[in-house]
Amino acid sequence: MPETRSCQAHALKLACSNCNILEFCLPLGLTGEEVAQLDSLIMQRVKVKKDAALYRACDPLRFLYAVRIGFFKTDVLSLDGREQVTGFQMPGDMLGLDAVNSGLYTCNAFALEDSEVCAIHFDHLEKLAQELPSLQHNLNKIFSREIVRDHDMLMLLGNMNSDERLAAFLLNLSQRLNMRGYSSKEFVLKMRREEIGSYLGLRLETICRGIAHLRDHALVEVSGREVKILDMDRLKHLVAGCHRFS
Amino acid sequence: MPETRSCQAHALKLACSNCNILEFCLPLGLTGEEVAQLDSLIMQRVKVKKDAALYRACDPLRFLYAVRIGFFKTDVLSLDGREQVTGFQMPGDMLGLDAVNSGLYTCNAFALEDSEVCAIHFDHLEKLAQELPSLQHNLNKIFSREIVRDHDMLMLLGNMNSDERLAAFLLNLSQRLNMRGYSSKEFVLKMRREEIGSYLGLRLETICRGIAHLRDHALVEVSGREVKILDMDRLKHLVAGCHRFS
DNA sequence: CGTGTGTTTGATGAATTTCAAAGCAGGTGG
DNA sequence: CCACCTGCTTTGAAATTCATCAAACACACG
Repeated sequence: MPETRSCQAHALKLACSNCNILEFCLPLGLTGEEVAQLDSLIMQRVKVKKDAALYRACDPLRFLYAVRIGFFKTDVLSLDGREQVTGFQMPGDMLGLDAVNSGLYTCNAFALEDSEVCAIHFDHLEKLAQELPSLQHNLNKIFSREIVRDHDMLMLLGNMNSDERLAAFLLNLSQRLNMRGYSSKEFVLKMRREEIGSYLGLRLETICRGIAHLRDHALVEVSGREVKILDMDRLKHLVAGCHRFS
Repeated sequence: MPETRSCQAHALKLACSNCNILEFCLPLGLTGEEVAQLDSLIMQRVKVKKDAALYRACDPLRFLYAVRIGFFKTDVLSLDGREQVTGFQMPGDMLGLDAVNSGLYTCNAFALEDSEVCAIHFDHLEKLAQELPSLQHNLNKIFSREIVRDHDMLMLLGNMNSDERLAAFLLNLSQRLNMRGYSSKEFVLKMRREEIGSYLGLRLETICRGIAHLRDHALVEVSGREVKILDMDRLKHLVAGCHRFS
């Protein structure tokens, strides 16, 4: 049974080799025909240059996007122009889920480095999901995961001090990179301090000071955008509700 | 064409008269047979006493719930016991969407007054949605709307000061009550100051002071939990990025 | 009428923002 | 190849906002 599954997953992987959303959103147990359908759905690759917008708030929804290569941020602007970063997306993450409600994107999505996405025609996706229950179920789960992620952010913004927020942010990046096969201890930040600050509800200066604190306590080594995590356990301990350094 | 639709919607309304999720999540253009299916899906009514939990974090997902009567809050607890209220739900709002990802609820849901919900068996819902494209589409939209709502909260927590947050909170309640046919100018808060504070990332004392500020500027009249909005426009103006009272 | 829960207000202190200035790195043109 | 921008980061000092602590108050309920 597991044999069959992993075999089909493999076929799928080959068929969809231009897209790595596999491990995140693809159902298993499909026929070759179905795989072909799925493949055609996500065939469109799109390159996005650093600092270019993949889409902007109020653009009509046509595609959902799965990041293939690179790094994105999504943000919303308040009426008076203040930016709120709502997320950072790395390979395998989805973009555009917020647009399904109204049919218009509610965020701006920018590439933080030269990137590539799979464009998934949303109408086609819904049609196909109609025929593939497991695809539909996975789509539901992807939506739900996004909600859970946002709840985590509410907790962070509502209850954590600046150092805890920063530690939580670094740990989150670390884990997500790790899941994707990269080092969890050393990585490079693709965003500016100001964007981290916006995401965490803090000013950029506060981010700098937070980094200095973590460094002073030998939890991390940071130079510019290069991060090395020195003491994962104490970092986790800090986030887990301990307001002070241990 | 609109005739047919509204007629069917009406049939649906009758069929599902025990549940008012209609206007929020039901697709139009269904056959009588389909209406019957949908009706059976949401037939289960559940009463929840004030302060009782509808479900708790880590309970396995069996149902989504649509609030029929009453008022709920959802919250998550951090490891060290701090509460973060993630939302307040009134009639027509859905509960439990966060659980679809893992199959376990991630929040606690409490009734803030004697309430009643429609329990929607999630597995059945997915099955039925498989057969009714418009139901599936609506489900997707409901998920997406929740994400948009959360993004609004991120903006609020990340970029607004305490008075702006409070004003935004009151306006949000006002609008949602209005959409449901209640007064947008006068209403009763079902939650304590502490719960408002948790939701807005503030302490309860700060909520009190914020209310005093709004009162001083003749924007609202508040006594206990009774709220009367005196100047909707200036309240909106305050939220729209004007850091100070106008 | 007392008790408990929830609300309000004041005084103080801590955390974060703001303002300011200097440092650093990468890219460009002389 | 160097000097000079420009954008980003870092650090310091002052100002502000919000949290904390404390006490009084209001109201409902037994």
